[in-house]
Amino acid sequence: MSINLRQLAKLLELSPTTVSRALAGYSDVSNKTRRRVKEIARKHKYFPNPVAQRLQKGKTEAIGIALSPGYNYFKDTFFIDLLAEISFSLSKIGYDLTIAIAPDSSKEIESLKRMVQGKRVDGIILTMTKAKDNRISYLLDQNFPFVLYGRTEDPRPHSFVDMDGELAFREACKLLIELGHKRIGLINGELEYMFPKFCLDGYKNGLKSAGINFDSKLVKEWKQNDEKLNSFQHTLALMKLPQPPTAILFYTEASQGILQALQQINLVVGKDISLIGYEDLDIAKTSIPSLTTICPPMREAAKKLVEMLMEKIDGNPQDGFEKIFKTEMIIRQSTNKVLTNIKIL
Amino acid sequence: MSINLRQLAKLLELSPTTVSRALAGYSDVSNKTRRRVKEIARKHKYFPNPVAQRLQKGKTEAIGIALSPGYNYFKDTFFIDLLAEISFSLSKIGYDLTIAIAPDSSKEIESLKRMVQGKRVDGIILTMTKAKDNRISYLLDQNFPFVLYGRTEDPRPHSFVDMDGELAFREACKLLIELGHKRIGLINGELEYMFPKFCLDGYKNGLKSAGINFDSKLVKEWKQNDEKLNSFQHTLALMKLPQPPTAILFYTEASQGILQALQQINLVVGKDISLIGYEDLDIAKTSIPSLTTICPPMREAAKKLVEMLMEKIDGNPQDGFEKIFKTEMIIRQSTNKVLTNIKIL
DNA sequence: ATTTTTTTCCAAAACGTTTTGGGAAGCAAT
DNA sequence: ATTGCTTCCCAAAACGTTTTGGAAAAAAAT
Repeated sequence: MSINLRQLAKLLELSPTTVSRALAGYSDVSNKTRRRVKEIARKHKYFPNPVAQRLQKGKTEAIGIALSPGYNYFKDTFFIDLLAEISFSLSKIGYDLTIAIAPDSSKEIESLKRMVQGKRVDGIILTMTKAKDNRISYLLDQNFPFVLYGRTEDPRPHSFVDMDGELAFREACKLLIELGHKRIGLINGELEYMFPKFCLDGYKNGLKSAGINFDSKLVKEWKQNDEKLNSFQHTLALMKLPQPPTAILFYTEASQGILQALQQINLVVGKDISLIGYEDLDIAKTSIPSLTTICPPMREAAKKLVEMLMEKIDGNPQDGFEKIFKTEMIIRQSTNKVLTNIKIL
Repeated sequence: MSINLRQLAKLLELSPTTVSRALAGYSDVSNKTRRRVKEIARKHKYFPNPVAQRLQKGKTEAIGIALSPGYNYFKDTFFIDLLAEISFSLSKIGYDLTIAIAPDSSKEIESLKRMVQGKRVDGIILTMTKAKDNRISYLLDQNFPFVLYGRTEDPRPHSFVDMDGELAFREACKLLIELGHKRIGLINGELEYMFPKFCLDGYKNGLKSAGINFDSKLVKEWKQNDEKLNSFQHTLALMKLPQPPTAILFYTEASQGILQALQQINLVVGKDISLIGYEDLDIAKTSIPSLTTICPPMREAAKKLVEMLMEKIDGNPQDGFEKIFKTEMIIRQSTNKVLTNIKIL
């Protein structure tokens, strides 16, 4: 039903070599022949078989992204945006995006092995990185090309892209302090992951540079799959403190619980309490009042991720490259005043 | 660095044929030889190159799922569950899952073509089906194996899996009516898509069998990317009617806007008004009060989807198979009374 | 001891490309 | 008329498997 190179060559009364090279744009085929080849190829809907190309080139022309469904990030829209942009970048260079979702986190390495040992992809993108991350150790041990979205503490050289969480939370703190807040709560992610560590650092540094003492009672750690330690309970706990916070920093995905908790104790967001969320999700825009957020440049990050992975695949696998993106603040109604020098919507 | 079949055969002083067949479990190789082959293969970490296998077998051993990032469903967690289960089912039979995300909906066909004409996958899964869906027409025209998650009006035989939205919304209606509700609002999806049509039918049939007249003022259509027609505005509009509803049916993903609107006009959910959402998202469980939902069996659907696609790929491409799953009601706090015969959490 | 059957193995072809290493023709320079 | 350049083309090998169609050896049957 579908024509192949040999048949096309026979049709053209040329060798497969010439047809292949004509289509690939080599200069050792005359323009006249090339035009003829291209026309007939189009007419007969010839498309080179990617599997054969891959075998010959020794590349799969696919990259993998390994995921665990249990993670909270995975229920997140930010992640979809990342995926969409990666997919788009890859399709432009003829690559496929293969996703491997382990049934649970204990099967993550197995899922990686399938891709690596099975030579199913040329490179891998990893998200939700931990300080000690056995997936990363595995890939480094195997010397397999990969790029992280996020950082890790493994000292061996490797490539990664990340958002500057320290800066983001430091500046969010600074903004709140300039608005007059002195007690600022933080509902953070699990410190096992790398990103919340940086956020905590930024929070602490923000307080310190304003001369405010760090109070561990104002920091909560949000645990996945734990009904006691969700954002709703954390918010209630924070507000029940003898000296409750007048502002809270958090991840936007947790906003529902926070808003419901505040509502339950009759606090008006943007008046009685200020909120800043990390990630500019739709929920932040449509919420009433709308939420001030820290907006990470996901599209740029995704592009860079693909770019770096390609370098890794083609180039020297020893090197490590890194890129840390600055985030942007988007001031909305959940913080009462507006500062200059910041994007306003 | 990594051994291939020929090298392994040389090591074993056997022909590649025998090694291949030993590993594949053919009976024309002695058990003694098979054991020896398997051991050495394991010791030298031999894994057959899937690209070579694919070329020889004439299959890509990958299936594709085509998506557009603009869709609202795509920002949905249900979708991730579906993806995870599909990925898992596929990995068990050695298949990869390739995702192709078109940058916008105008590029959807292009993205499909890349997979179909480029022979990058053996079959395709489509979601978010429309009554008239040019993606489906394209695949049928090309006679390419695919299975829909959702239905369409194209009369040509094809395979699909779907939830019984008519039944789901009819039963939700029935439950509310039994609780004493007479005016029931519906915040539906866009009728361009197939699923909301069935939901509307179910809603109408539910009313009819209780002898309640359909009132079009109680039905709203939720539009993607339209600030005027979001669930918040729709809820306010419904409640401002001369005769407002005492209960609302909706998609759980829209719950935030609905809850905020009700809160703004000081209505207590589960007392002043009852709510039932379609999809049992986390948000329904953690919301205060928790939300009664219609729970579609996503895992089963995903499994069936893969199973049917495999039949389609291997078998007779003329036939169409279909499977419509029944949903389940999960009663929580947003509906005031509890009925027998229904699962209670 | 011969024939038949079963067991165990393998050479060669095939899947559809791209790359390598020329070769023939045409033209210009000697 | 020979030599040297270009220009244009191609045969053969290679990528790493699986399948096909035997063939040799061993075992069983005659």
